[in-house]
Amino acid sequence: MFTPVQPGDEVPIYRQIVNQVREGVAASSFPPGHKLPSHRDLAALLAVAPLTVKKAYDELEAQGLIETRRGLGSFIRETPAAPAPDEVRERLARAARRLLTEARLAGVPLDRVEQLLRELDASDPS
Amino acid sequence: MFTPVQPGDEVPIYRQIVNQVREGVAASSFPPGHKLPSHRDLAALLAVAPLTVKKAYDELEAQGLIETRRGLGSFIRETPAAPAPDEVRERLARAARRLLTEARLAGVPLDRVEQLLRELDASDPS
Amino acid sequence: MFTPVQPGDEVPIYRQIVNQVREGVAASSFPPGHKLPSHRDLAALLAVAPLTVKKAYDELEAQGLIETRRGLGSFIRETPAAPAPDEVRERLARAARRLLTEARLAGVPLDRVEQLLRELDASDPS
Amino acid sequence: MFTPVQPGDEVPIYRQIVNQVREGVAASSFPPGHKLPSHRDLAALLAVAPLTVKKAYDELEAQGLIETRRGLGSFIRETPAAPAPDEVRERLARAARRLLTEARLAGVPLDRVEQLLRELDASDPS
DNA sequence: GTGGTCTAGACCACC
DNA sequence: GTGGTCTAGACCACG
Repeated sequence: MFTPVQPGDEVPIYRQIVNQVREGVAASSFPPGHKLPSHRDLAALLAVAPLTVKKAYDELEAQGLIETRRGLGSFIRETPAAPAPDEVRERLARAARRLLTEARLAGVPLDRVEQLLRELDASDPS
Repeated sequence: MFTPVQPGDEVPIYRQIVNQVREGVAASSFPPGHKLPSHRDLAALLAVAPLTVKKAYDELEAQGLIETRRGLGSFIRETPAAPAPDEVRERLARAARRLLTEARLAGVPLDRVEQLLRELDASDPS
Repeated sequence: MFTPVQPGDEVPIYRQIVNQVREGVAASSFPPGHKLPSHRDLAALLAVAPLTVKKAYDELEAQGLIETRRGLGSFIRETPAAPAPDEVRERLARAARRLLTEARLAGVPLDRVEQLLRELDASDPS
Repeated sequence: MFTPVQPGDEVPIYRQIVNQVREGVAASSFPPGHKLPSHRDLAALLAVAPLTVKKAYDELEAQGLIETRRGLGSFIRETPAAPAPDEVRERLARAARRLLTEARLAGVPLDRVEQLLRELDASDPS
């Protein structure tokens, strides 16, 4: 479920964890109600400091993707708290612009990019 | 050509500048041979410290997108130094995965995403 | 481990530091995994500005010799990132040509040069 | 006789020219008494500013390798002015240390390095 | 005029 | 405590 984090990477460890959960939710690998490992367990699994995982869970909770219940653990929200529509559109647009830039610099035509997207979409359990 | 930077943003100023140049090159707003403003001038234009712009130019040079010649200035490379193919593929794949995740979380279907990409591609002078 | 830098020298301070680390790694004085002093500490030790040491560390990281982890410090890489073979050969060839030129201008015969190399090789903890 | 200079290189153009002359003298391609092109001609040949070549010639004269006679041109000195023996030894030692470091980092054994040196020595008209 | 280096200090993010 | 970023200014080297 979780893949190793890269300590030397530019994106901080706690955000790598946030991203993994976001992707898991998007791909339905983490369905609503799914119980995440305790931050201590996940810390042991990923060989990072518990505080680092805690910070990731805190951010996920702030984003409305997970819910932490004292004494029980953290769970994927049944109904993810809807973020501001503006923010959603902004995130999407930024990711799209970014992909377009990378594709152009790499000399990859747009239909190749769309093909790549469809392949990724198919390969992931969506 | 250059749009204002956001000092408080999560992504550091120097990298915002890097991204603007990368996008400019990708969209051909900055054609090969194009002379960038001196780092001092751009610093004045964006109201940041000269060193901040210089750091951005340093990174662009390390990426092989621009060439800096002492006493002359910085220029978009005629033939961008080809980065390792692995890295290119990795950058593309990461950007694609990211877009896919954002789209899924936003509940936007894949064809809507492709439509968005095509619109962005058409609107930019490519 | 570190020897004083020369502020007035033609080769910039940050590069003198880069060279010291490169030589340390080559001579195995800095084995893989070895932790370098924090850039602040080394700056204090060498009596230079912290940013100067940081710039040296940045370049070493770009060269793939060290790895920097936020909050932890900088370490000699276990497996130094292999640079492009072309670049390696170029570095070697340039250094060899340079030595040959200096030797000829000094009127030192080739076997004397080779003897000097072997002495240096023996004296260093390699 | 002269090979193109690289404007984008880290080592300044005027020093690239200095090095070319030093190597030429060391390899006897430029024998004593040999007339160098006028700094204007060489500037045209290398496509650089005359001032840049002038600066190179100035440094070569300061090093005692060439002699400039008003109205006649610049010539390789018959008897190169002997620099301080200390400086010579220092230049040699530095070049040797540098080569040793590069070889170790490249994983090239010492006898391979000596072989490379002998090949370079043989290939150059010495 | 242009880039290259360096300083002394500040504030923030991360672990 | 560690690295990451930024500032405002200085001085030098290069073309």
